[in-house]
Amino acid sequence: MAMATSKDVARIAGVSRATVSRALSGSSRISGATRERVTAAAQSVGYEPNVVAQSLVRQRSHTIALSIFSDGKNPLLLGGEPFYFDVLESIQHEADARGYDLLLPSRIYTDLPAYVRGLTTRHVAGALMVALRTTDPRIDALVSAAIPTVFVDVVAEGPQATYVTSDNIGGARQATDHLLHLGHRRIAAISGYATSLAGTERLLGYQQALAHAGLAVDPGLVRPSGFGMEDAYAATVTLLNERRDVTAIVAASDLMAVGVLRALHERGLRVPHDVSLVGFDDIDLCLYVDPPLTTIRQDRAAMGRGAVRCLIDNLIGGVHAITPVVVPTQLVIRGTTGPVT
Amino acid sequence: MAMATSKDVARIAGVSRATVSRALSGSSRISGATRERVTAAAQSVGYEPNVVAQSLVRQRSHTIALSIFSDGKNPLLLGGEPFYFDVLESIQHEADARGYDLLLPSRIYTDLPAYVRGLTTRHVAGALMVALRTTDPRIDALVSAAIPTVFVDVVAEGPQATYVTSDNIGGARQATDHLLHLGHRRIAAISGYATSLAGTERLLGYQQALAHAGLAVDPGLVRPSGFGMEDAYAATVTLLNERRDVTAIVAASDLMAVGVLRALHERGLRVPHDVSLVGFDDIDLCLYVDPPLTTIRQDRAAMGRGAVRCLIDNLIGGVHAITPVVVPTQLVIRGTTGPVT
DNA sequence: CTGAAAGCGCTTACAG
DNA sequence: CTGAAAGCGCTTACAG
Repeated sequence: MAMATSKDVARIAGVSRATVSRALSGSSRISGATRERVTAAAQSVGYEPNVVAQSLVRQRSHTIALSIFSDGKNPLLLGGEPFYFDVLESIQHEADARGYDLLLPSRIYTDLPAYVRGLTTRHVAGALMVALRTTDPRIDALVSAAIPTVFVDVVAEGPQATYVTSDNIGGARQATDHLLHLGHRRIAAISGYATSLAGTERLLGYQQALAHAGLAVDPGLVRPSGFGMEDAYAATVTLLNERRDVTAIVAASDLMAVGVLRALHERGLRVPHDVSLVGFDDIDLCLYVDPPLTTIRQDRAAMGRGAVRCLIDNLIGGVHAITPVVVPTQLVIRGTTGPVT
Repeated sequence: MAMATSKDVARIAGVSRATVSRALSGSSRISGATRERVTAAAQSVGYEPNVVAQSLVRQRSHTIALSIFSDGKNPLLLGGEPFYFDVLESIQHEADARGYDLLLPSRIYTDLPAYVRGLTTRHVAGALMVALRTTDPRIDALVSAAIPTVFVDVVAEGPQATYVTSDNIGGARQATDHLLHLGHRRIAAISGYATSLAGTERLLGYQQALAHAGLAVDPGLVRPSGFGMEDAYAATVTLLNERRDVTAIVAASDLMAVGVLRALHERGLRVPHDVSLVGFDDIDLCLYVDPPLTTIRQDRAAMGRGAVRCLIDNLIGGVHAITPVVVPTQLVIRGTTGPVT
């Protein structure tokens, strides 16, 4: 009943344990006949190398630590939507396909040295970090530690660390270009705060698109706001009080777009007839508002997949010149955008 | 830079490695002075026992394998709601608090013997299994394997295996009792199919409540249906065509209740004035329908917590007479129930 | 191509 | 209470 060990296999195949190891790990030079004999013996007793022992002797495992940093309840939902959950699912799927276990280490929320030691002592091959907060002491700890790390949606780089993110700039440009093509010229931006990466980058994309179209940015049309639905609602109310000439709005997120939509409706403005609107993220909620929201889709599956591949192939694989993974976005045209009238 | 080992600590403290191990693991009898000396030495070099080595020698780790079985995309959402995600979050939180790592093993979706061997070779202390399907060969494999296992929402028991589930019967009884107290007598049940545990148990609770109130179950008021929104919609349409005397309906899930609600609205029936309605689960959607849905709340956090505690304290802890964990439900009264008129 | 030996870092009977 | 020794199951230079 006890698990078969390499000793058992060696005995059956009539070879040494060293040979068993070589035959099964594949690489080393070994005679075809011996390999077959060992393989058959292994199969006959259902032998599978002890992962823990391998880990100890190799000083490294086929395990990736997954850390999720955030406060608040249900940190992985973005505006009530399981946004990061999709990313995680993709991470799990890709790790599985590559033969890597995923480890959610416990007791890592104490002191920093212990955090890093905890990862080291577990012999993880690398770490994946999904952080909803952009500042966390563990981010720096991980960057300076000699552990291959990929951050998701956190801009952090080091000799063994890089990150994956959506192409926020390109996405915002797609949104703005779409409106420009529809003939809009006075396009307002309900932008996130400049302190967040997404906020900054998306505003930048908006500005770039206008500049590329030969338009100056009208400061009165740029409205920073929090990322909440209510924040965007309030910002839109103010905007509409001050400016009646707006024909289109880009919001920094779908959730914010829902707030914008409500402000427009309350004002009696029809969407998209009077005002066009574009969101960002493509969360499920887009389908449930009326009209369904035109938005910029973040490819969550590609983010998760990209994070794992970058970690395994580049960082763990020892590739030089590691660059961040920037995942392209996609314009999804639904009901909130139309030609200027 | 290399991690300090017990050898380093032993040298600094002037003792043997055996003593270091004893001093740090706490339990063994050791002199206070030695313990202090060892602790200080350990602290000075930032020593932390190598988890992998411990795992190898103890033939067991502080790790719980977490398996999630399902097909379909986003298996952990229940009707578009991150139902199981909440459960997982609670599992993670509790495991962390207890000092257990969580492991999502890779390559476990192949053959059964390899699946079990994979867990054994990783020296996991136990396994937690969230299965959205009630039949899966791995369920049986895990039950018969000598690995402590707790299933979530799957009724499976063995010498080292048990499960956690909501009190479906009690919950359905709460729902029905609530309507009875409001004076309803002709209460219909849009029940899930009898092939699912939730469907069966919830129907049973409904029947028990009626029986307890001295009422016979009217077969014409019991409508089995699929668990989808559309299924429940269709079943309700049929029900209303055949029976005009219904004053209240219990649905086997919130998602189904939304379908019921639509059928009622289309029929021109006002809720709760003409017909009262109770759901089951308490997913977020309850708040977004009009009127907000009265329902039976499943305590997702308690389910996750209960699963981890049962696994660690009972199964791993070697307690005899393991019993399933049945988590109480709670009636949440919102806008869809009122007195019979 | 193959084996004997050492070692990964720890714990645990066994003596004392 | 403490240490020397053996061993968890594997891999990997080192010889041959």
